Amino acid sequence: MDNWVQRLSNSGCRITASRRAVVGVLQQTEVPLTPHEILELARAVHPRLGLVTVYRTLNLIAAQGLLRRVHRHDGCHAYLPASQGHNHAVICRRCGRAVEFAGGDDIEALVARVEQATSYRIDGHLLQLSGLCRECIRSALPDPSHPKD
Amino acid sequence: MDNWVQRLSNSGCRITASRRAVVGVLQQTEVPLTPHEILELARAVHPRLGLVTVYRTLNLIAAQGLLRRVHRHDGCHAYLPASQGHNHAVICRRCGRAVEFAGGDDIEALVARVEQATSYRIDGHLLQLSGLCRECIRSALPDPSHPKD
DNA sequence: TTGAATGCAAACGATTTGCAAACAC
DNA sequence: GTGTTTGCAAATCGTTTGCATTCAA
Repeated sequence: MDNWVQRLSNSGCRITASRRAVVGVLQQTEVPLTPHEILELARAVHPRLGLVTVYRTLNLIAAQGLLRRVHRHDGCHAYLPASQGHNHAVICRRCGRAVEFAGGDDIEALVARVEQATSYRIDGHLLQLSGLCRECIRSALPDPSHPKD
Repeated sequence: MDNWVQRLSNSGCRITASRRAVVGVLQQTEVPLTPHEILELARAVHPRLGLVTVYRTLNLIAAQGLLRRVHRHDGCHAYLPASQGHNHAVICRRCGRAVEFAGGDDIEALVARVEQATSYRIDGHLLQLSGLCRECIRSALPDPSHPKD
């Protein structure tokens, strides 16, 4: 539950109300949040919080490898809790909900093909998928089993 | 040669010295360029050029589908000529040289796997590879045929 | 000639830095 | 108590907008 706070503490950080508030918001979200959004949400629990502290806390958490930064459609940077071993995110274009997925053989196949085709040696990639999550597919589509809806 | 200029002209744009300068720089580059870099290079041929016009011309060119925007390691946005049908870029981490490659079956396999695993319907992706180009691999490595170098 | 394009200055949004006050340890 | 952290104000960076001037057609 508080293992993010634990890790911060173990790495020599002081545990302040501001940090608890930011960490609390980020641990729980399913939707990537911008620093401003994190500020608003975290102020519900710690009203004195400032935007600068959000940025600084984001850096701390990121240094622990707990954070994933994603590019939103509106061009903003937003942040998600990074689950260990899952390296990429799919983001719902409608509700924003994000899920992570692991790299697999298909990515290796892609890299091998591109290395072959370009003579580059590839050692990194930026990959992010987008689409509709199951709930948004449901609510966007008329129900096919009731054609007279 | 001047087919970018042609296309701009055909789509109703006036062909000015500023636009020629920006288009000229972009048509030729192998390395993704930031707006500032484009400005500096284009000023060699048209010194009165302003940064604002670079941005506006980038938008014009992008509207013709001639431009690819990439994310550089330093976080900057940079631009490349987009070759038709090639949808993604590999960028050399050392010299910056970029090459495009086409999507293939491996990307479709990846999308299919992630749709299966997450129940999302996927309809878009952000993909960019990085590594070393052939020349940079050569110059970074000691030559293995002369072990006494 | 005339509307489109330019480029400067200024506005803007995201992020970082300087610094005195507040706080965890 | 002491050194870390905070939060404000201000600086910075990339990008966009207002507007009078310049220019392609």
